This record gives sequence, structure tokens and C-alpha cells, in this order.
Amino acid sequence: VDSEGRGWRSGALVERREIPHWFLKITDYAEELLEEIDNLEGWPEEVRKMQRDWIGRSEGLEVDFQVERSNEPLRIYTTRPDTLFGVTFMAVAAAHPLALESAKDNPELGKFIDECRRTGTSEAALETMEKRGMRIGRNAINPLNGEAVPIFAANYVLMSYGTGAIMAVPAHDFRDHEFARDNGLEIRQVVSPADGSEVNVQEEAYVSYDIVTVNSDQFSGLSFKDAFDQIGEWVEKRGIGERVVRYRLRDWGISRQRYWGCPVPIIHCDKCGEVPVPESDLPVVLPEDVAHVGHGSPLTRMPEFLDTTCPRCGGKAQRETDTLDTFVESSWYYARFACRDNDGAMLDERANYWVPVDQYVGGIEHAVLHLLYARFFHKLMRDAGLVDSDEPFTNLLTQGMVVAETYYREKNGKVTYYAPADVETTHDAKGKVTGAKLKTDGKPVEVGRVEKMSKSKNNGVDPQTMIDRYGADTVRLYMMFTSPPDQKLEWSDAAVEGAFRFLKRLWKLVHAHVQQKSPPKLNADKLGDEQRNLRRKIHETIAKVSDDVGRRYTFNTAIAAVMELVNALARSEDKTPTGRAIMQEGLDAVVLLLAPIVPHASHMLWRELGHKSVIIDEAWPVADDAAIERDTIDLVVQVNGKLRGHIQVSKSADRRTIETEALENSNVQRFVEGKAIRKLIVVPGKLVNVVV
RNA sequence: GCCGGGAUGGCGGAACUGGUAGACGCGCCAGACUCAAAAUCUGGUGGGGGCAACCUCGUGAGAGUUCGAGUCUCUCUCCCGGCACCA
Repeated sequence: VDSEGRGWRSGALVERREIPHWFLKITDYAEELLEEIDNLEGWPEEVRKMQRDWIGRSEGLEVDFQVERSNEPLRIYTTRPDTLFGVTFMAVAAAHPLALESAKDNPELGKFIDECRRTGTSEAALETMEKRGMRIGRNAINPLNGEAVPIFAANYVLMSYGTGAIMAVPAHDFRDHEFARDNGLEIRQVVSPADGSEVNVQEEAYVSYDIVTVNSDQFSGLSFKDAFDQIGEWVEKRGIGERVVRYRLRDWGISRQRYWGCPVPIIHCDKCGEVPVPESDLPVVLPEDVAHVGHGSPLTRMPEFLDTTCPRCGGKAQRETDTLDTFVESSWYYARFACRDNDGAMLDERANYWVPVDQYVGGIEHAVLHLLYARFFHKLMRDAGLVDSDEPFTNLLTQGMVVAETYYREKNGKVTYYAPADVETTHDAKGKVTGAKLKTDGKPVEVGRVEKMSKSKNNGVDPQTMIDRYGADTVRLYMMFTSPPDQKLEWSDAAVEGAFRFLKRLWKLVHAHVQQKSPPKLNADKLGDEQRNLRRKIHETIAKVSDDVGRRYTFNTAIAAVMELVNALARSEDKTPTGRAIMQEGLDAVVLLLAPIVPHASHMLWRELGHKSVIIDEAWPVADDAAIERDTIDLVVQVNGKLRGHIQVSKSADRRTIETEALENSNVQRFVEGKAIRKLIVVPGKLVNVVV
């Protein structure tokens, strides 16, 4: 709202009725949303941190300041009542009623308010712009010391947070400090470090909770907590304020002045007010013959949509043209999917049976908005009796995005991007990329940054092209192998080729094996050293892949481990019956471990390996602990923390034996010779460090 | 500006609880096979030194803690995500 009472949004004049006015009271659930973050153990810690911060619970004090020539006090909210004696000015949001009222007989202030309106309203825009303000021409009286301080309208005060008005303490707040210096206002120190050290608040604001109050009359010499409590009590006793808990979280404006979206099913009647569309008339369907021109929603210019009759009195009425924020629908689709054929209800028992979602996967960019709205909406549905659970998503995996290299040419300031598939790179003897040229004309192109795939950068890759060439298994294997799922995935056609090569190698290995006579049943008690080692590798791999897939979700390291096993199996030249039995065991394991990632190839190879069953019906393999057991362990020997040798000791070797072995190592002796051994550190199963 | 994340060979990444930095793959180099090429196979591949055994430097920059730091602490740089009407 500007100084003349007109409605504005993102710097553009809008109809007053276009100002969003449908809200969901998410703040009513702030406390529960905050507390329950502690229970979301299947969520990444960074998402939980971001949500806590977004909700932003704070304890503070609301205080009334009397305003000159006004009956209305100015109520402010502060989390630092201990600094109340340092207030040297006040600031209100440009759209604050006090600023608007003062602008009526102050055209210059009106102009300033209108300028503030144009700078945008996003938090990022407000925080980064130059802090500007203008005196509204009145003073406020500090109730604690009776001082009159000027009131400013300021562009950095948010109307939507707190009371839209702040007390300014330049000595102990960075933003107030910057503003006070720019406007030549007093900076008065009222708290000092608790440890008695000195600070210069004229230079820089001093902000800390570990303080003692000074220059604060009867409230001097107090800690933060004592000052908070005593000043809070003082204010409450006089009825000019109260201690309150506030949240940074704002209510959710679900109105959008857009065509695309679910219409808000409300009819505006001059007599009856806002009347819900009767259930029998739902859903309200968007008109499809729409001219998308000019500003705002085209619905507001369509009488055939707008004009209707009031369901209550039957008189002339108009439809609501606001549509719902898409976040509204994304807040409950996961439940609706379980009962999508039900036209009689929003959700039924089937939805309640399936939720909460065991494993939810989505981009990290949804950490606060979508994932907080969905949690809120789930609680609404719970309180409406639709579901029994408190939270929508038990486990959350936030995946990274797909990025790819960009190539371009610049001509007369105009940049043209070329698809990676149409470009050939050149490199030096070490493989470092030195340049790139377009395949069609052979002339050079610039190598740009690696960026999120987009049409404008022409760096998108259609997975279908790769699926056509290599098959879906290869493309899946590549995507799972290239990065862990929570990091970005850098697309590379050449690396897809690598995944294809691996599958071909495995295919050949299996076929070479099954062409021989089928192996006997494995007798694990009678193995040679080589055979035991290979068998250990098989079972170590089963154990590692089970952990990577089941606990860590690091599919890239799981696949790397399977590749290592395949390399080890391929190196084996043991053609004895026992050797072939181990090969069978190893290949069975490889195919079972890969089945979730390359289902088609695994299905075929499982049959080739002589099994009658279908692999999708098979159980996940279990590692044999006895096969993993070792008689000896390899230890690293360091001298002063630097690697100097390796020793092999019996797994039952005591500390004394290990120390002796370590010191006998010839390379270790070279570094120990002639020096006094000050300490011997033995880390069981890992290393020995000799400190000289 | 605030909140969250990240930086490791030519490249993607590994190192999970402070204990062998560079697993696995790509790329590159050399060799085998071939008339030749492709495909495939074998070997090599962080920088520097050394015939070699090995030595030395090295995980964005700088400091610190520790017997030992990619990993912990502090300061800083750059990049990415979010900041409520992009969805």
C-alpha cells in the first residue's frame, strides 16, 4: 500500500482486491513444526537446520512507546530488552500506518514511501539495498528513561515481521549502526562484555549475549537474562507491553493472481459477502479460451467466468479470480496418489494406510518451502481426521541437479550456445582440455562453465538418445555411478560409454564361465590361499554393497565395489572344480547386487548362470562372516606420522609382538636409527606410529 | 545481507569414527592383435628427484590443536542452493 492508499505488488500498481487475501494460518502450527524437527531422524541434518532457522523462534519483549501528537502508542518488538537504554531512534516500515498517516501533510515523506515501495519486497532485496530512511516529523518517548527520540520511516524494516516497527540501538545492532552513521545519529553504549574487556561501539556495533548492562539506571550491572527478566517485569507491571514468543515464519498467502492454478472456489456477493461454491458445483473449472495479454490474471477480464449468481441469495455475484499457489497441491499429492480414483472424498482409508511416505526424494531447493508446507498440510489433514500420522515423510533424500558443460561463440556481443553433442574437444598430452571446435564447421568454440541444464544454454541431454544407443540399464548404471545422489551430477557422454563397457565385460565373463562344465557344490573348508582370498573379496563386497545401498545411499561406491569384484574375478585363472565353484558364487553375487540398478541385464545373466528362478523374486545376498575372517592383518608403520613401511602380523598378535615387528622393518630402522624412541602408538587393526 | 552446502589428479569422484590421500570410472600415453582402422586385451598415469630401493612436496588460502589433519578449531577467498509471488 502506498502513501495514497493504492495497492502495489512487485513495483506494479494493482487493484486493491488483487492484493493477496487468502491465507493459511501456518503460524498456528509453528511450535509443533519446530518441535517435531527433532524427531525427523530420517532427514538430512542441513534441511532440519534450515527449517529451524526458517521458523525462527525468538523470545522477546513488546513495548509501547508513546508518540507525539498521537493517541496510539507505537508498539515495537525486541529480542534485546537489555539494550532499551541505548535507543537513539525508532524506525517503522514504509507501509506502517504511522508513516502513511504522517505522509498526509508531508509530501516529501509521501514521495519517499512511494520510492521504497518500488525496491521490491523480497527479503534478499531488502537486506542488500542501501539502508535509507526519512524522519516522519514526530518523536517517540522511551518509557524507561523518558527520552524523546526521532521516528524514521525506513526501507529496511519489514512490515510483515514483528509489529512493523523497531527500536534502534546503533551501539548493539549492525544495521542500526550503519543507519545511525549515515544519518549522524547518536551511538550510545549500554552493554559491555561480561569479561570486563573494552569495546569501541563508535567504530563497530558490539553484539553479544555474554554481557553486563551499563548506563541503564537501576537496570545497570545485570546479565542478559537478568536484564531481560527485570525489564520485562517492569514493563508488564505498568501495562505497556509483555514478554512474547515470536516466529520468523509468516502466514502462508495462498492467493495467486495467475491463470494457471486451481481456482479458489469462492463467490463474492454484495449482500452475503464471500460465499463458498456449493459442493455440487465443484470443481470450478478454468476457461480454456483465454487471451494471455497484459498484466495480471486474464480471468479478471472475462465476464463469462466472472459473472455468476450467489448460491445463498440468488442475486448477481462475481467469482473469485485468484488461483491457489501450486504449493497447496504439492502439499498433499503424495496422499492423494493412494486413492486417486475416489471422486467422493479428498482422501480415504487407503491414503491413511500408505502415509507417511517411507522414502521421499526431491531437490535440495525444496528444503524450506515445499517441505515445510507439506509438513504443515499433513498436520491440517490429521486434525481434520483424514490421516492418523503427524508427519508426511519418514525418510528424505535431497538429490542434486544434473549439470553439463556449455560451449558458445560470441559475435558482436551476441552469444550463441552449442550442444555438447555437436562439439569436439581438443586436449594436450595429459588429457587436459585445451579447446573445442564445432563438428559441423571444424572451427573453434569457447568452453564455458559447467551449468544446470537449460534450454538457454543449449546444454541439455535427452536421456532417450543414450537409451536408444546403449539401453536403459547402461544409462541407469552411469547415473548411479557418477556421483552420490545428494550431489550434482555432471553429465558426460564419454563416461556413459564406460558404463556400457563394464556391462559388456560382465556379460562376456558370465558367458565364458557357463560354457565350461557346471561347477560342483563349493566346499568352503578346503580352499587354497588364493581361493580363500577371492572368496573373501566376494563376501566383503556383499557386505559393503549392502551397507552402501541400505544405509548410506551411496550407490556410486556400491557400484565401484562391484566393479572391483568383477576385476578380481576376471583376473582369476583357477580352472579347478573348486575354482569354478568360487567363480559361480562370485558371479551370482555380482548379478544379485546389480539387479536393482541394471534389472534387465541381471535378469538375463541370472538365467544364464543356471538358475531356474526369476531374479526379481530372489532375496538380497547375505555375506558369510566366516569367509571374511582373516588369520593375519596388514598394519601400516609410521615414523613421526609419516608412512615408512608395512608389516603383516597374526590377528591374535599382542601389542609387544606388533611393536617388535614394526621396529624390525628395515625402512623403519633407517628413520629410527640413532634417535631416542619417545612414544609408540599402536592403533589396533590399523597402524603403528613410532615417535622419535 | 541472512540461512544451508561445497572446493581433493587432466575430468567425475573415493577416503564412513582423526590413522596408508587419490578406490572405481573417464580421459590420456605406450604395447598386443590388425594390411589399416574400430572394437578388444595388457601395462602406465598427482608434481619434483632417483638406475632402483626409495625420498620429497601435495586435498581452495593462511594460522592452530594432535604422535598423526582432506577430516577438528579459528580467519579468509571463491562457487552453488534458498530467502516466502519461479515452481
